[in-house]
Amino acid sequence: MENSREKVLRSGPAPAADEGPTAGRTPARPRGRPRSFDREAALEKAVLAFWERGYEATSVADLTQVMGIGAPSLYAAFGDKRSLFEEVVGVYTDRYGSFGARALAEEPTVRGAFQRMLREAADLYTAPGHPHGCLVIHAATNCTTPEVEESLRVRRNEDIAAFESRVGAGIAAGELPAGTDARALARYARAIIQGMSQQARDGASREELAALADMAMSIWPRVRADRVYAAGESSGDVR
Amino acid sequence: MENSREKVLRSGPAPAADEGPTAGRTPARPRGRPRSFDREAALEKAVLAFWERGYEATSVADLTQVMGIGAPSLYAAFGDKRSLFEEVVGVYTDRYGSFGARALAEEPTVRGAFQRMLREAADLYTAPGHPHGCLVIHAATNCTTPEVEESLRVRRNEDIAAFESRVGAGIAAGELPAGTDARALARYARAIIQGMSQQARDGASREELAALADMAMSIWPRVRADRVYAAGESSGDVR
DNA sequence: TTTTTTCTCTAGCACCCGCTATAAAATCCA
DNA sequence: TGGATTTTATAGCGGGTGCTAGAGAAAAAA
Repeated sequence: MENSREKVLRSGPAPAADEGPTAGRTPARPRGRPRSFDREAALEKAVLAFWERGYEATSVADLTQVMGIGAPSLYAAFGDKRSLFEEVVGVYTDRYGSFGARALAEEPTVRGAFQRMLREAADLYTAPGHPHGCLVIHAATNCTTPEVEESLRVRRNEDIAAFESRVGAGIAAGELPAGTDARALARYARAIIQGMSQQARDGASREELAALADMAMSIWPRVRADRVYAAGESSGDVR
Repeated sequence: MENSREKVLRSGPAPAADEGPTAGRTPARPRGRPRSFDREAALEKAVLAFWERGYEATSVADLTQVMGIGAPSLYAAFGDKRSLFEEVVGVYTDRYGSFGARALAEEPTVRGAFQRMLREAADLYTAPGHPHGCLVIHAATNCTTPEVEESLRVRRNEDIAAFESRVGAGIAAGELPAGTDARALARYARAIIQGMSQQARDGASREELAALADMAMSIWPRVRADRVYAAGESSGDVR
């Protein structure tokens, strides 16, 4: 009687399946009454709601309202509130929260990677059309469900580890002095992002966050390689 | 019937009054049955509870348990949950959260002030005996009561303004270059503190936060005056 | 002692929470 | 058409929320 809702929770809208397990001619439309709402559109609404108010403060009644569906439909399509939130975190990460990983992977220099990351954070955290700040940083604070709070905490600490790994690669590549404290530099960059997210929630503008980011980057050691890839940036307002 | 609980909520424990308004010999002990608990001790317990779990996630049942009193006693002594929280924020600020203002007021140089502030933040945010991180930063996030969330937001933005004011004074005193962006530098320092608080909540150690703080201070411009007052500090791990 | 004042305890209010039983509606297959 | 299957809307469950009425208990005042 506990996990009687294991129905695979198929993801696409009903008439859009590609091919069924049986080799019939019909495009394998599901058997019963089709779903009357767009699952992905409803999920996107849930992303915005959780992003805005966090996990606990967003009630199921709030969710059914913004998603435009009834509670039984929500539970049939997404499981309980917690698994909906986990799916929301995945969608958020894919659609909004991956700018950091992309910068780390795509930029050829450590400095360029973090410079781009901070500037894109200033853009995303103050962009119109969605809540300000970062869902991963804020949506599960002060949470009475410890597992939910812990899941985002794990993600945040994984981010710091990824920062440290990239800094270490930069040291190995000779972009940073051999004595550089990769751990501290990773925590430093992460602190800047966390502070930017908080200040975005508190009303800071894109320009204010961009100035903050530039100032934070002025700590970064400059070596020859930076001149090649990052020639056009300003060096901050101090000094 | 709305505000029938305007009883002045006297603060001291019952038998400790100093002198009454009437010039009688007796030490002006209050009339009825004396309170059976120490109001300040109970308030300190409430500080720790709100600090740990935040405003919403701390229920009145939680409060009555850790404070060791019944709900009617709590409401008689502190008003409703929201006014108790406001009093808690005041106690927190006085007892724990004033290290920043003290550093700004007492240190002779801007650089010394922020250096001390960040180092003391690393200590406080990871100290044993109380929750990690900063109550003002975390206790009212994702709050369904907008006034509570707003009250701490105002405090945070006032802190940024105080930072900016101190930086401006440093510029005027010639400690910082005339072209320094005081607003951005204030937001930068505040972001470091917010990031340190978040990472303390996520499990960072005092040493990790101290290394983060030292790295953050390596951005700070050095001028002649710094040598006088802050001669013994390390200059960070990078470069 | 008696009265007055105040606090404490028990119990419970109205409301909101996450979640679901039930039955009607909408589709497919035979 | 007639099941079979799945989703939908209505309604409501048990439990937790902030908060309080009412009665009794402990002190000072008369």
